[in-house]
Amino acid sequence: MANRHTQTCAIAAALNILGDHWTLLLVREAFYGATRFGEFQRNTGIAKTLLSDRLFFLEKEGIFRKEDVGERGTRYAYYLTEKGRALETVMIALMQWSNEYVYGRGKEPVQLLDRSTGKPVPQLQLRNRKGEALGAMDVAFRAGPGASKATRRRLESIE
Amino acid sequence: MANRHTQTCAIAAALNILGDHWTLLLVREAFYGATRFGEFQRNTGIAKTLLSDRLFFLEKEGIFRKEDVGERGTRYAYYLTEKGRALETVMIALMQWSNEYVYGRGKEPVQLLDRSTGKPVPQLQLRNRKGEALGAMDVAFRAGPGASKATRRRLESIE
DNA sequence: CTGTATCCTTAAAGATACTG
DNA sequence: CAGTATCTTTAAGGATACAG
Repeated sequence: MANRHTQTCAIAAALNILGDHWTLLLVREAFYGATRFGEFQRNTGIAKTLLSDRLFFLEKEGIFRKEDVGERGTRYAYYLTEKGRALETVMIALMQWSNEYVYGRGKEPVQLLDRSTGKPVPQLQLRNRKGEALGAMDVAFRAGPGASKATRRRLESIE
Repeated sequence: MANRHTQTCAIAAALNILGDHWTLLLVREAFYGATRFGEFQRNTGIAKTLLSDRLFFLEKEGIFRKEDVGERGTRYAYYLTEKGRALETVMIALMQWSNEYVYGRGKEPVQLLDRSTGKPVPQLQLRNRKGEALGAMDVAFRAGPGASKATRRRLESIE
């Protein structure tokens, strides 16, 4: 990234944390079970300097938690925090979109299965409180308590 | 991005399309209703050269569709395609994560409301075929038909 | 194994000016 | 309004060597 986004916007804020070349791949690895520096490096191909940077940053952001596993503090493990695990919906949404629209049916690199039944996990679906599916046009975006003037103006101009 | 990712991976493939500084902000604008070059520019602050590049690329990728709206092909509108609209779950997942973990309750810049009832949209939730909620550890990642040898090996080593 | 310190190269971001 | 052409700057990515 050249600069950070300065807009008061949930997407922009998320991009400031997750929106670089490698971060989501590191999060993916963590979901796959990686915990060690070397695992992250081998499984993604990221340079060591970058990996060091990213892990430090992501720990600072509260997405990873670093834990000693060696005798003299020479071995470490990185675990997702609750904030990190909460990225599951983001990960799954990206995987499902990519499987369906980039690779296409029958060419998915990774399938998502319900561990207890072995059956595919259905597409993520936005639902209302009654459990009814919501379509793209059923969702309204309204300025929240933390909205800036610009955001408020932007959202009120929608329709 | 310096390079494209070369791994056979749904996340990596998605990042090759969406993973730059601006793209998801442009998609956000489209969901908010923007269709014109100038709207995208003003509402995001992106440079015109970049915007031109991105719109061209995203049209090539089948996420936006460009349509003439002027008399002599001098005015255009950009609409999300089905592939683009399918990014809704990605967008919503990012917004909900950011609202909850970056801004925090009561400080959300944007609220998501069910248009027909005006009530907040519940968190996206992964469910199995019976509609039961799935937790982070209930999902298994298995190599699919399009998996590379490396992916297959990686996934089989998980547990 | 888990990093840090340097250095170098590339390309992404963006300002400015111009066009139909 | 909707771009394109150029040029400059900056920073991100990554190779290499070294260290506890």
